[in-house]
Amino acid sequence: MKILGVNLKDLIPEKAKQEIDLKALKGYTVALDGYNMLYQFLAAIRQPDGTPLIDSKGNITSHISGLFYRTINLIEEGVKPIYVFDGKPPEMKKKEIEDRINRRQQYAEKYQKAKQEGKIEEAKKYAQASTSLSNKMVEDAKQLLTYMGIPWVQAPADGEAQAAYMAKKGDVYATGSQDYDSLLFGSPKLLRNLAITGKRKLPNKEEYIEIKPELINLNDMLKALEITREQLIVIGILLGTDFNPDGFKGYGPKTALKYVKEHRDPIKALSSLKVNDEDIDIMKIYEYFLNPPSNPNYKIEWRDPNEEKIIDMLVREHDFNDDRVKKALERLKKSFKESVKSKQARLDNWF
DNA sequence: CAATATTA
DNA sequence: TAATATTGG
Repeated sequence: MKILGVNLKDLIPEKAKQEIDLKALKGYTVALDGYNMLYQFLAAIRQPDGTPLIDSKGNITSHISGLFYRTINLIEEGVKPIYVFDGKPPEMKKKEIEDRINRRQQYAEKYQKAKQEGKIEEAKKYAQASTSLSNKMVEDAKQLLTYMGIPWVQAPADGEAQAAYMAKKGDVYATGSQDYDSLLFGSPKLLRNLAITGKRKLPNKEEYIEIKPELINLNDMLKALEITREQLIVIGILLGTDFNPDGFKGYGPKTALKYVKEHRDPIKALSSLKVNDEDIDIMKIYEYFLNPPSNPNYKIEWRDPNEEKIIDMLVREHDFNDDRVKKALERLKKSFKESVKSKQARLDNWF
């Protein structure tokens, strides 16, 4: 799965991350990046040749299937998910969004070609790379979550920024996404690998590795690297963000870290950089990560699942199997009572 | 990805 | 019963 935001992967010190069991999150509330989760479902839930799940009317349903079953499994493990959805992207993201659409279009063409030629594995690879979420799909997800009684929050802009805000405030234990942006936004804890579980095939090998949830602690990270969050944002800008996708030539994790340490003051570090593209304002990007738009007036409310509506949507509208859905609903109701609704749910504690 | 069916 | 393959929509 390609990382779309800032790629901090090689910068995270071993000390700041740990593999955890889903069970370790029992009782905790997490703010999940809705767009990121849906994207992963849509990319992953496909037939060997790349065809997604489709209902009799031709609507893609992979995202709904993934969201439905994965959310129930999380709740069954005692995790309390809240989904956060992106709002309007900032103007400076425009170029990256356009580029993404173009890239996906190219992959979509390659997908069709490979499929026609009967190259199954290649077709799937391109199908996944061409994955794009429509507004309709996001609306589907919001509707299903509402019926399921799972809270979701509309972010004014970046969903990861909103999730980070909620985590900083202490309303949620951690943010959940495959991307690292929420760390720049100041989320104290980031959970990765929450949408994907179990075994994953190693590229080009017939080997499978176990994917486990990964918890990254921002404070531990900053401490180990001996930098501040402000300096981390500068590193992000050097490596490349959604607002300056190419980053700065010659800067990888090592040199970027060295650079911010040498300059100490993040503002001075930024102003010493020469930007070739006049459309890119790195000081504005810095400000955006440091203080992004977020909505303080959200409410987190769990409701009893509306079985009728769920069956209506999944079975009648989208041809899901009646027995399967009902069986999953039973699990949802049962675990709802056990964890989500229990009054004495453990207090989220952090240190 | 997750649920179910098939097999060893 | 547990590991592996297939289907789901």
